Amino acid sequence: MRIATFNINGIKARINALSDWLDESKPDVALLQEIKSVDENFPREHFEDMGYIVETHGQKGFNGVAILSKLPLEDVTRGLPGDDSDEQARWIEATVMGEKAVRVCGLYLPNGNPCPGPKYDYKLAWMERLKTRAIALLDAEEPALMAGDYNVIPQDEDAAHPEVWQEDALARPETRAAFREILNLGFTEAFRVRTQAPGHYSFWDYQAGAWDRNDGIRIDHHLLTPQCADLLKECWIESNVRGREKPSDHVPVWVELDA
DNA sequence: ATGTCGAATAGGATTCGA
Repeated sequence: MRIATFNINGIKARINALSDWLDESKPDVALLQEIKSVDENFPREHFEDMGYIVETHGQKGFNGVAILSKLPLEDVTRGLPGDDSDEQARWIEATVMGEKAVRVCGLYLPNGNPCPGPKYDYKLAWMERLKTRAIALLDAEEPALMAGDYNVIPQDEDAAHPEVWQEDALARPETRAAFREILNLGFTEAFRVRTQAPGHYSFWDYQAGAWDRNDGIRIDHHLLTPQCADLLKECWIESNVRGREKPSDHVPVWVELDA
């Protein structure tokens, strides 16, 4: 089973690039972030015609997550538990029925800038709720994965110019500590256990020629429960996607599971 | 920090979010 997480930065603007990528790279499951669309306007039938089951959790204008899957999905749920007043669409879960069942959670963690401020407070509160959900996933003792745009640069080696990000919501000590707290519950960060070298990124800003200068950051991650980590075969970043026509500012990050 | 992009509103340029 091959699962990719991909922040597409708007389904309307990305429908051609996303379709070409699906045709070429053929994920079994694609976890999408920033669909920037309400559910009714997501081009569901277009992707169903390509052989995918489509589950969305959208909102008007911003955010929004979705799952495209060639394998059957069960028990789809929407929204991160823990705050009924939170109207931002940033979380979707489903159980993928491959050779083995895998619970997948697609997430779009708040950016948090400017920081300090209410947006940063919301980010940290959201990460606290994420931790609670993560504990429940661990307690289930089943293969599960939380993947998406974490908006977290875990360590200095995950940025081309870490000094620029020191005070940014993506890299502040409080952000990194909250991310580590979740990891240290017992999750495996799939890319980092396979590749220790610096210089691997998943996002390059549209501004200032960041892609051409390889001025990137690694903020899209797969966190695996122990039962899922036991199934991990490979993890890689499909960075060449950033150089295509009308690209997203993020690229797909993949795991292959023995499932 | 900012050499950009996407969406909403409004029916073109401006604002927000990233």
